[in-house]
Amino acid sequence: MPRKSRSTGRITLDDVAREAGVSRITASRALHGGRVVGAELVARVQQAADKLGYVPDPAARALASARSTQVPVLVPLLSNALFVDLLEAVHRVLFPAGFQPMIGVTHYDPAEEELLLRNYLAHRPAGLLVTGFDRTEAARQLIAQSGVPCVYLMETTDAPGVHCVGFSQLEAGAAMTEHLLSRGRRRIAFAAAQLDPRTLLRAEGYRRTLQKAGCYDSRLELLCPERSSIALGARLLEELVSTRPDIDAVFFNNDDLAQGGLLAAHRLGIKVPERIAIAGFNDLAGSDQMLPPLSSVHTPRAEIGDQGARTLLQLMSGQTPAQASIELAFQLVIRDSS
Amino acid sequence: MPRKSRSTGRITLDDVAREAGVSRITASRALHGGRVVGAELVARVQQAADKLGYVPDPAARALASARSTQVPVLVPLLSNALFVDLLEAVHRVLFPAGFQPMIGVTHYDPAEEELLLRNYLAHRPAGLLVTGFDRTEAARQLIAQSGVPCVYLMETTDAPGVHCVGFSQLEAGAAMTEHLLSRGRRRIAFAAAQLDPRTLLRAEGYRRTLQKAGCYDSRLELLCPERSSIALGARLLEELVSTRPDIDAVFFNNDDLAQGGLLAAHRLGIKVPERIAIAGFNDLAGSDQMLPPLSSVHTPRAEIGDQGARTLLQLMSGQTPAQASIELAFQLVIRDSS
DNA sequence: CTTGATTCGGATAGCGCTATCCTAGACAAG
DNA sequence: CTTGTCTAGGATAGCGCTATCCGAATCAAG
Repeated sequence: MPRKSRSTGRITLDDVAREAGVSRITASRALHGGRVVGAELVARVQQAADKLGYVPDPAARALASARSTQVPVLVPLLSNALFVDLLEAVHRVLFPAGFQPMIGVTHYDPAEEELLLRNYLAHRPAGLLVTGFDRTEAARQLIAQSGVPCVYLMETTDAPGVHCVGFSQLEAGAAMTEHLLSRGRRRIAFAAAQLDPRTLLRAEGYRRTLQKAGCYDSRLELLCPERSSIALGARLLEELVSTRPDIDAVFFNNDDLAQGGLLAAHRLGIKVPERIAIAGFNDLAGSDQMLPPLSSVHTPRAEIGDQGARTLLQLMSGQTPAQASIELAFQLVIRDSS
Repeated sequence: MPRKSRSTGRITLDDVAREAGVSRITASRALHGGRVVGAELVARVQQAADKLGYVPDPAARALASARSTQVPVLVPLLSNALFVDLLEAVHRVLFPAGFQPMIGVTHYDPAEEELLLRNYLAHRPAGLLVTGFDRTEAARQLIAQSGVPCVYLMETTDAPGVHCVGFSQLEAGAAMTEHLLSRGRRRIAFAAAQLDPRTLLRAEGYRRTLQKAGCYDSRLELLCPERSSIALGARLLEELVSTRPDIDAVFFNNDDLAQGGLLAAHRLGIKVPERIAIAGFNDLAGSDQMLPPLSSVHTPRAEIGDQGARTLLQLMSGQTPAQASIELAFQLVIRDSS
């Protein structure tokens, strides 16, 4: 039975039900389709809802059904365009499907991620998208115990029951290193910031490739825990040319570093690529405009966001995706800097 | 009376109350302080909550109190570092105060903003942060009728009852133009993309300043509705030097455009600042690393986020902020490109 | 015509909290 | 001692939905 209207101003499902001449629960089912309702009734309820301008209350739905439509998406940073592209793609899939992506920024800090997770999971989210596998044990357990469907982005694993979409960071690092070798470079430096697990995988790809070619020199590896930036890239290049004057290439771990390195080379009068080849990673905006245009690795972040969100949609609707782990292709973009 | 535990696995306020030996409502008040509770009881409830690992259910709170702890923050883009800085500052204020900022991206589209607003307002948010004043009439009414405290960011107005934090876009545009005049430039072009209201205000500042100096030439104004980017800046500079070869300065509306313009000037062999002075806007990352380092206007986006969030905190707690409209200072950052 | 399966609408009972009203006790003023 | 005014706890009643169980109606199979 519809209960007495308490006139809080808000239009409730009871109002719609009364208008359509059905019970509240039938109106609920007609609008959100939990169960089959006769076509004529559906139309009548729909019409009543439109007429009254009914907007369902997400809090009430979450409370009654123990599940909201929110989907936390945890990324390390917004200042790397990489993750902005990822988020845009996620939004384009989830929002039209009726879910609210909630952006959470972890600043590459597992403790901060755990705190965010604790907060977001209290909201009974419908699903969860997180970056990579590097997190606290407590965070891992929070995810597992919550029972919320979760898709891991950027990296892949074969661990059973883990749904992930990413690309091989190691192979991407190796591919660019091989390219530099193929251009005749032998003293290839590697400059990285941030030192998150994905950066370290790329470093490992670089290392193995040079070891195989017999060119590896650990003194050419510059791993710097600071935040990645154009200014840092400039500093790293200056440091490299002053301490290791015989290098003939620098592979920067992210395009902002590489852009800074390129600008520093200009300032120092170092010819690129004649004396030093420069390569970046991620193929960010502006790299094609540099002087000379910057060689880089184009990473499939938009596809990762897209496929990750689609996989999550399947999980949230109770389906089992065809594959648990989706590995996408990166692309070497060779321009004039190498 | 505490009701019978239904063992859904979740630890509820009833469990805490039972553990502490008080009623549910007293536990609620002890934890969230709606009313005064004896110090000893507060401690006992706190302890019980900690022991059981109690996490309040935001959906239930929202339903019962008709107000959640979510605060939608609507920004046009994430690909402009400006808004990322703003969001970081907002987060740093709101999150520790117990509120969840929810990032919404409007893509400079009033219709999209209205849709997001409709969605977010259904969640009974505690407050609202939006960018600028340019929105649909329906969106305006949604905000007004919701009764949710709202602070407007980036621009200011004297309209009564409107709380806003920003800086004078018009004066900022004028200040940089005056700087270029003071350097002896007379054929100063203005190149802008996106053409949102704030861009147009800056254009107006440029226009008025040149008119006052008797140097205004409408053919030097290049307003382009496309999205701002380094590549577009390069194109705009090329277009300017080919169609208006007598220009001696270009004022770009955003630093990404200016960076692109600077790179294009390099490619074309145009000396900066000797033949053409170049200036940007917003002082984004990397501008200080350009060749030559780029003159720009440093905009107080972090302060805007900070003060905007603080103002909202006051409004949400029922206080009236000292001033409805807060105008912050921008800063001319003159480097070698002008 | 019975039986069982299937369909589709409704009544009931909460989800986990807080708003609101109520009451018992303490204490100052009359 | 009465009265009024506080104070700090509790009981009650929902917030607006959906899960769950029920029952009437329909229909194919025996």
